[in-house]
Amino acid sequence: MKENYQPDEIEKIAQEYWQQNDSFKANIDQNKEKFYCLSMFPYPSGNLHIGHIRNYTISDVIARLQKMQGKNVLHPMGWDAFGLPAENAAIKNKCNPADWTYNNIDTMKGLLKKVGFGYDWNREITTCDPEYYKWEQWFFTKLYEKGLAYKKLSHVNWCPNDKTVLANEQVEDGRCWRCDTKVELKELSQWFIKITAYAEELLADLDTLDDWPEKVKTMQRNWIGKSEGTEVEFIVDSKHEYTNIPNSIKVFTTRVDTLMGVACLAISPEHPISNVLANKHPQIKQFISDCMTTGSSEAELAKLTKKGIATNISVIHPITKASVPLWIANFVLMGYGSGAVMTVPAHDQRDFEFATKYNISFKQVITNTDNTADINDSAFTDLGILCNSGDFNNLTSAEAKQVITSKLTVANLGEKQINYRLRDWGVSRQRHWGVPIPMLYLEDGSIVSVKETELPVNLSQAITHDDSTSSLTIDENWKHTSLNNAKATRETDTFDTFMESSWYYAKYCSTAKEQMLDPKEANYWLPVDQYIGGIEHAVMHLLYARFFHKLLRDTGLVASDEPFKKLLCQGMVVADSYYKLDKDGVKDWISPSLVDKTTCKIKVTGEDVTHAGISKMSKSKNNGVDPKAILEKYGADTLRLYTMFAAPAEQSMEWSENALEGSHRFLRRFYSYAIKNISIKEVPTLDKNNLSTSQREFRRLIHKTIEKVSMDFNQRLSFNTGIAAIMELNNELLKLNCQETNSLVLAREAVITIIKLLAPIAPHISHYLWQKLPNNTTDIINTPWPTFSSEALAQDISKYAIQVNGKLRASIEVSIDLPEEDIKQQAISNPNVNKHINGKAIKRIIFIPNKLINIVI
RNA sequence: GCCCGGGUGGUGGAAUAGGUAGACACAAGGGACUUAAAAUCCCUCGAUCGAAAGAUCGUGCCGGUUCGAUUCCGGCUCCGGGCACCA
Repeated sequence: MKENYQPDEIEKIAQEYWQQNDSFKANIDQNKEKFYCLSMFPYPSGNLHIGHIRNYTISDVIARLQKMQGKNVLHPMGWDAFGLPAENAAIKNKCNPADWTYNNIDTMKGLLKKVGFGYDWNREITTCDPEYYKWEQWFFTKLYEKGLAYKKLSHVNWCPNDKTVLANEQVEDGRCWRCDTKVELKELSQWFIKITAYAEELLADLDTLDDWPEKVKTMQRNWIGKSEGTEVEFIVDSKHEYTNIPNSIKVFTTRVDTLMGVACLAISPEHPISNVLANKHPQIKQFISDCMTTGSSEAELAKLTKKGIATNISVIHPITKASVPLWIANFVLMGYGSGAVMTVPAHDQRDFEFATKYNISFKQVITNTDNTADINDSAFTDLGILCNSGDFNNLTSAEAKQVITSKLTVANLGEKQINYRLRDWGVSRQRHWGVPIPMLYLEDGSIVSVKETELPVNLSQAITHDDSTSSLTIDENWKHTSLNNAKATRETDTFDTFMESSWYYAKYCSTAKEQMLDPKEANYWLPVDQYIGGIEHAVMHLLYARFFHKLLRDTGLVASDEPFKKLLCQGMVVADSYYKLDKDGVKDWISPSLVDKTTCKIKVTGEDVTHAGISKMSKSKNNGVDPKAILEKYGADTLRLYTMFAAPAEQSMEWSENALEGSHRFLRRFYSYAIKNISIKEVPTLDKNNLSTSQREFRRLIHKTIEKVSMDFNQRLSFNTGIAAIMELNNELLKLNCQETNSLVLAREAVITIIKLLAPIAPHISHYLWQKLPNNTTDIINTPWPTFSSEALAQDISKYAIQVNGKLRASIEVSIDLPEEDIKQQAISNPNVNKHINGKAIKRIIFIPNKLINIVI
């Protein structure tokens, strides 16, 4: 037995043991309760960073804990292997993205094993494997058959210089990240999946997710954005010079009570009418093309200066029959609603600013109860009472919404409508490194899906090493094929990588090769009992996966309605960042490990550096930490313990190597004590009836710790406080005087307890010490989690804080069975309390059992 | 711009249902051991006043509810995440 803690040796021993015994292999066992624990799989960038370590340590702790609690645990891992970085690396290094990706997977897998994560590697998934994406392609063809997949025109960011489509990430300040050219919008025909058909269910089922963070559910509700309102139809005044103008324009509004205050109608620059007008009027054409010189992200569009241009078309107000001018405005989005809005400047701030800028006249039609609402400086946006609204005057906004909607319905010029902010999911990407969309275009113009027997449509092996085009578009052999002897051309776009990550959790459950999922296997394991991942995925990934699960259900592949029962979103890992300015004034980022924090100087050279605050660990700020170096220096258990101890799982975590050393010290202290304790072979049983007060207290602490740690690890997922409790027990254990037999017995009980409590967090040290226990033939991962005895927790004194007018003045200890009145008397007669009562009359005494007494004077 | 979070000692954090603010740890300072260093062990550690007992203040800012607010409500401010083609 090693006297000193040597993590490298004991970690090797434990990891070899798990490997040899295939300890984490998951098999269906109908006699056991199952537990499916999953963390979001990584993109194989080649670097495992501390954020990954944090994510996977959380899931490993939960998985190991559940195993100790007797559950049949599934804890798999895989690789989200398609994506932009591989393409960028392939261009930069003139290599094949597949080679780059598989190399990275090798490196990262080796590291994950070194951290001791208990995965069932038999179920590993790599999304760029045709065996995986074949079924994604198959599923898409099913969606197409059901009418849930369709093509439509949609915008992309276009670099006119590189002649390439850019991802939002590749647009910096409206310019191409490679050549700095101004980005434009370009319209392309693309594939969409009808997520909007499931909007209502995706919204309603959020209420069934009791174990999801409320903030995530709120974000998803807002993203889906259900709003109830009215669709209003404005007839186009036929006195105009154009052909191909529709007879009417429909708008959706949640504030139909303000209909009498409509100042104008605004349509999107991409509205079909805008197109017709552009052909006749150069100014309008110019305006529309100006609107296209922008990126496509919503954040960018929202920050645009609001601008518009008047047209010579007018529409007819559905109630007053007055003429209403038609405008084209850049803030009206074609993708949302009908691409047209009614503007009511008096009661909408954006419309107010628009009307003010272009001198469009408007009137107030809503006021408040005391008629003080004023629209001189800004819009009055509250609900209220109608004014200047003819027959509708004096109705409340709520009444008016009903009355006006029915009036429009009768006139056949409107109806009640529910609208969603959620848009259909555009899945086409003009990229090489993705799943080919399994569709064929025939010469007669028809579109057909690739037959099941022809799947998978493998990626072309040709590589362009050129950013301007996807390899799929230039590989003529790949592109041209045939269907029933007719010439056919393949779809050259690939899927959004969110497609692969929307169903991988289900594929882990099913080992079947001949079908997408084996429902029997899938339904044994699903839904995922605990899902863990970053908060940045709160909306998109988690919404797409929920949507996909419902699609899988409706295809008969799974039985449940939701994929993830319980969700934990962990925070980011952040660190200090430092820089010095080079001679050109460019920031040279210095790794925090080279900097003396207190003096802000580089340790070796003594050069001054500037502290740039605390930010997310990143390459660009050079403040990342390589887990490999930490593993070598301190071992996996220290790294795991520290990442769980440093901050609550949901909050951002600050990296500090000093604090990490503290965690290492704790393991070392416990190890040395445990080794000495374990070397005592024969330990008698506890003589419960002859415990001294301090022995009773220590025994109580052991059981209190079990209670707290079980609660913290299991229910609260508050690992940092659970670890703090284990540390407290260890501190008391080290202070324990073991001269007496009972103390020695209790010390052994404490050692065994700490080994068990620590097993999910620091599994190697626990494995090793457990193996060294005298007369032991079991392993710790299959050992039951400890339970506490309520008899040991019983107390005979109780502590009270005594307040006078809410301020703490004393604290007292009383016998647990002392009556309330006697405790109050003792409180009042306490000298310091008495001093503060100072003879004044006592108005009230608040009594909280076993906690507090507040004397109000 | 819109949606969602967060702000507590020198630092990371604790306070689980409105009830003793600062558990646990880091850093710092003092001491023991040592030829010395490392390691280890012991003590101090929110601010101000005080010899002490104790007192006053203190959880981003302003206000409210309450016997009592880090916790609930209203308003602000700063920081972070997301915004549909980064994953």
